Amino acid sequence: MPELPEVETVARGLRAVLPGRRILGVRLGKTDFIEDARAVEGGLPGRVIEGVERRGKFLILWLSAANGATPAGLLVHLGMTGQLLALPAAQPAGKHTHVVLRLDDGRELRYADARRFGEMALLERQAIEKRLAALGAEPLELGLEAFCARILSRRSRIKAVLLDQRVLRGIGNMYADESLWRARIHPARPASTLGRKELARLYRAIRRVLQRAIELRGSSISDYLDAEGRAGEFQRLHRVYGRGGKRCFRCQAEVRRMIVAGRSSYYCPRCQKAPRAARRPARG
DNA sequence: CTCGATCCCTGGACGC
DNA sequence: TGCGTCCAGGGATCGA
Repeated sequence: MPELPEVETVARGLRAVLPGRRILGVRLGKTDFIEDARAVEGGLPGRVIEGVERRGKFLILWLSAANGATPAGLLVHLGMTGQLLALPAAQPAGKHTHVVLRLDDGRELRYADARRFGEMALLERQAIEKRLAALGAEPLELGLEAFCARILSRRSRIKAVLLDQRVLRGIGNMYADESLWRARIHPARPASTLGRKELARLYRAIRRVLQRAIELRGSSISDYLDAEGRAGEFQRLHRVYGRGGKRCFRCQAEVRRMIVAGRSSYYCPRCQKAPRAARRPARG
């Protein structure tokens, strides 16, 4: 699933080829994930892509003014199975390709998304800023002090806090579990009960996990591919995510799964001690 | 504020 | 081999 490292990898790949390219034409397939498909279809041709930005799990293609229109951005969220590919037009498009932007260098920018949980919208700059205003801090641009303050200000469970894009932007289910395992913190721990040492461990774990995942170009489980259609490699370094019933890499205990914040959460019951309320009541 | 439930959607896993 | 069922999850939304 595309989370911060995957979206960052896509952004870097797009940044290598898109800036300066003019959009010549638009072809649309299914459009139920596009906010205003007519605006995308009519508003993109003639525009020049000036830059590619990532904010949390969102991608923004910044576009020049065109046809008397104001500068704008194409806001894209990959959802769970979205792919944004910049490939030679001659290369066959994959299944579920729903948006194709024909570019002036013989490439096409293609959006494919099997489940169509993604989003796309062509918006003016101000509208994009407004749309993204509620997003929290970039995890890799945040100092330890600010991180602690943000986490401690929440009363929900730490896993829910990590998934909350208003607190930190870009962390999803995979990297939340991986970070918590590395920090040896149970996903159901109330965030406000975390001690100084635990917060510091979590801060470092998140940074390490995200940075290493970016280096390995993301985790390719599910449909994730980068902008050139290549898989990532970080899934090889996953320590708990998706490993229910297998042995903990640190202590050999059996990795468990529980639902926290409505999401599957994998953790080691020995390394990541449960808070009182989440423990099974003692017998007798 | 925070929770859980529900919905969107399709492919893959699994049971028979 | 095929069919039905369940599950995966990011985010919006709604009611408690």
